[in-house]
Amino acid sequence: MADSKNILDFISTSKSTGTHCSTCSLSSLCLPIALDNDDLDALDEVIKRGRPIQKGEMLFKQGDKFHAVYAIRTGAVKGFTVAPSGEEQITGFHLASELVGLSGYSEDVYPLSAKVLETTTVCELPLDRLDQLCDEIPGLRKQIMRNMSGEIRQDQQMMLQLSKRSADERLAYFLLDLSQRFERRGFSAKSFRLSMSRVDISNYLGLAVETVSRIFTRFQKQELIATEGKEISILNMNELNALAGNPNLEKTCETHNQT
Amino acid sequence: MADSKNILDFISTSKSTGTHCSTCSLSSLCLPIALDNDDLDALDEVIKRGRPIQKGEMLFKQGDKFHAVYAIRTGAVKGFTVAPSGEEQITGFHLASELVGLSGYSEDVYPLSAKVLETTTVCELPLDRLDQLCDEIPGLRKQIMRNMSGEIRQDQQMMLQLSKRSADERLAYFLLDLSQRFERRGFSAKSFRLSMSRVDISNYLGLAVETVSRIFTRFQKQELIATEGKEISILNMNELNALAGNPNLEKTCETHNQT
DNA sequence: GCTTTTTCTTGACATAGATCACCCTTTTTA
DNA sequence: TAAAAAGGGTGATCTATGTCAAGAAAAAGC
Repeated sequence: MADSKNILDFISTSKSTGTHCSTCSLSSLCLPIALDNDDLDALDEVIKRGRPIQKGEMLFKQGDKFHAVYAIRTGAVKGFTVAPSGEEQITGFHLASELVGLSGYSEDVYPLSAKVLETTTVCELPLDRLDQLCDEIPGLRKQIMRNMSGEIRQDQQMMLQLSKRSADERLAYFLLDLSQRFERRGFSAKSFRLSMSRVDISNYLGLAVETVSRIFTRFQKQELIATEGKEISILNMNELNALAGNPNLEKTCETHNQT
Repeated sequence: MADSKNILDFISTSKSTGTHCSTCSLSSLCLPIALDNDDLDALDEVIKRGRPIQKGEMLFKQGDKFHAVYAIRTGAVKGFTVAPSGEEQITGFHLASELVGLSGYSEDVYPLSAKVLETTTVCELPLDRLDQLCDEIPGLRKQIMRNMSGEIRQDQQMMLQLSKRSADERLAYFLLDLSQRFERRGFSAKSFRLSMSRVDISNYLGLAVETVSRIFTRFQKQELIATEGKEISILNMNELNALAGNPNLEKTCETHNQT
């Protein structure tokens, strides 16, 4: 139903919204980083900003012609591929300031679908204009390459999780990753809302829902976290980090002793 | 020992080898694709071609300063990340004409190590010169972006394998992927040599070596493949494809009947 | 060419996590 | 606001794959 409408229908007003990169609170996390004022204006010119996209709608579908990259302004998006056999694999959850769709570059179609997890607003960067700007603004080109490179890094990190870590470790990793990303965006690192369902989490982590559900319960008994539906609080950041296999953060005190 | 030597020590002679992109048999698979003669010469200028790198040597190590991208001329390379906890995850095997190291772009260090699996020759593309060329040659810039985008696609494909497929399916997928890549390079799709060990294969596929070993034996009993050490022959491409969950290729005959 | 070391294979056994079945709670829709 | 659907939780059971152990084969070193 809503899914079948092209997202472009929603995105028409360019400047009518009065929103600009130069005044956007995300500019230090998003593409504008490292662009000077003139370049920023040129980028701004190209961006289409539309009305909010409702939960469940698609930004684009796997197989659609690759025509644009999206920067998330507010909300959250899940990216997922579906195999010929029908299995779905969520490849990532994307938050404000992140770019979605760059993986369409290598062929002329998107290799994944992007579905909105909650009411979301995006900046659409039409491919032809963006591509052109990449040749005119070295800073922009580099920023996009950094973005792609970062996505490769992340995906390879995820490969390690999927192939080497236990269910507990994966969930700890997942929660801490989200925590850090929220923090960078100015939200609390200790308390936030999971916009995705348990099913989505389990799919992403390569586990059964039941397993995820059980671990959530256990983590609560261990007083690592507290949950109330989709709301989550991290109670013991250190232990959770240890569980996720991250370099010991609590070592800070020990280091003091040593010096 | 050999590992500790910087790879740059081996790469010095620029033109002394008499090798050029314009005469390279890989030009239709590698970066030169879609470059005109002038651009090709400019790229050629920048490339450092060195003497062969021996099995076991590293192209670069995780954490090294990101200073170059490598195009493989002959041989094979494995890329792998190591977690703080010490686990290794092989992120990919790379063959002639493929680019290695692009994921270093987002930070100033390589996020993985690259180790040579057999005697290998590479073209080194120093980052500063390459970056400069990207701003001068739009075709090159696009090609590199396509490359990165393709790597994201591949990695996400791998995430699906690791989280949703059985051991059998993964090994079938692995063999067919290699087969196709050899074929594109002009080698036999049905008969080739695995330059990596069973341990490497199992690590890459997120399985125990023993599991991989058993499946190899079983695939042979089922007459899907024949092996002799690292030499492999695919005996039943169709069934192997079916196993890997690829859209039925044998349907071609049925299609004839239907029309 | 023989010894040592590494890689590969195979069997017996253990287990993390999947599956199945069910119920409860929340959200959606009519 | 009632009914239906979706999302979430828990117990009992099953199974694919991991782990351990040991020998065979191949590769490396002397």
